[in-house]
Amino acid sequence: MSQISGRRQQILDFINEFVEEKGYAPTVRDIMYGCNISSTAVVQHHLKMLEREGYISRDPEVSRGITLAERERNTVKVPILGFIAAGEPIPVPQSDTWSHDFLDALELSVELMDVKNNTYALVVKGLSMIDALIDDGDIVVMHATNTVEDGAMAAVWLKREQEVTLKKV
Amino acid sequence: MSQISGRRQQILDFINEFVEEKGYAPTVRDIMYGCNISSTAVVQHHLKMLEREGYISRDPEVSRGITLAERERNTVKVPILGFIAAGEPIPVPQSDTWSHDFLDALELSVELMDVKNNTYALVVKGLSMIDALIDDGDIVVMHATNTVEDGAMAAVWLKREQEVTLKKV
DNA sequence: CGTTCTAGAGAACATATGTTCTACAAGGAG
DNA sequence: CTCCTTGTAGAACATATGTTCTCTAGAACG
Repeated sequence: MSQISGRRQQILDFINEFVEEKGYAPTVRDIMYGCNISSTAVVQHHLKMLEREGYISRDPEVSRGITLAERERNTVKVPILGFIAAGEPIPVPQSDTWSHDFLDALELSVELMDVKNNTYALVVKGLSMIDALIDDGDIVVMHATNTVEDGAMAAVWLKREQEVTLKKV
Repeated sequence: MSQISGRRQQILDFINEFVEEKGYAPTVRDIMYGCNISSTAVVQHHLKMLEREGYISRDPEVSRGITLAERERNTVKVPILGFIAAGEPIPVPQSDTWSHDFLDALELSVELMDVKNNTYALVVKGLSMIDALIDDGDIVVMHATNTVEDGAMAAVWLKREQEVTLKKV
């Protein structure tokens, strides 16, 4: 979020605050008053642009039908793909596997940890990694590296900045 | 969620699914069609009851102004009240302190851990509890006991069922 | 200088959506 | 049996809200 004009950013921020505070999306007119714009058409125009650029999503003819794109939301759903055990090799997740084939999903705050779109989670099995402060039943959040070949992945403790590198696969 | 009639429960479930799927709340008529009711008045009536009983919240005259009560939502915000260190006594949180005076908030899934309304979180300081698998910087989720006098609190590891009892205060 | 693109205004229009009023039926209380 | 409460209908009404059309002002450009 950077290359958009001040107006766009202002509108985006306003929507964020509005949703956070009220629990539902603002109307075109809410945005109009909130951003000191004097015409709904202007808001429509910017919303169209924001949607085209993927920042938001709208359902036509639907009141308050604005939804923020995941990267603009303050929480993101991370799929829990499966289990991770001591000796077992972890199947490196393919992009194909994503968005389906997951047991459950975690909802993480973006503020606490930057969640990229290649983030997933695994449930730890066994005590083999207890020295790394990882116990049985824990959930680790993983960032898949771009270079899938080496298979080294950084496992981050849930809600923590501290990174632990697991040498697996 | 139990003592409400089938119709109420049905409507509540419908709203939940709708929000989950679309990202915004349904209209009175959405609910009407979704629950095979043939009059908006009926929906209005049930919504009024549901609001009175605290299951939902509505903003009058606002389209899609329904918001689910926290206990009906799948994620709950838990306030991070402060820090917890080795020898330091933890100020037992008073009900008064809640809803303000907190640093940040976690969003937890109800499915993963039953979050009551007397739940809060603390950031761990120091390594004094590392033998209990709690490291510096970790966040522990606490359930305040009803009997505040004894001050014994159950600290639950984030996202885990395993309970660790901290003898504090 | 004319053309083009983007930001902004203002107003009219169409419909999406909350609200309300009147009625009817079933069941429990008195 | 009548009264009262609760669940359900149907329809009319008011307004909240998305859409669109016409115009104006600058900036960028050839």
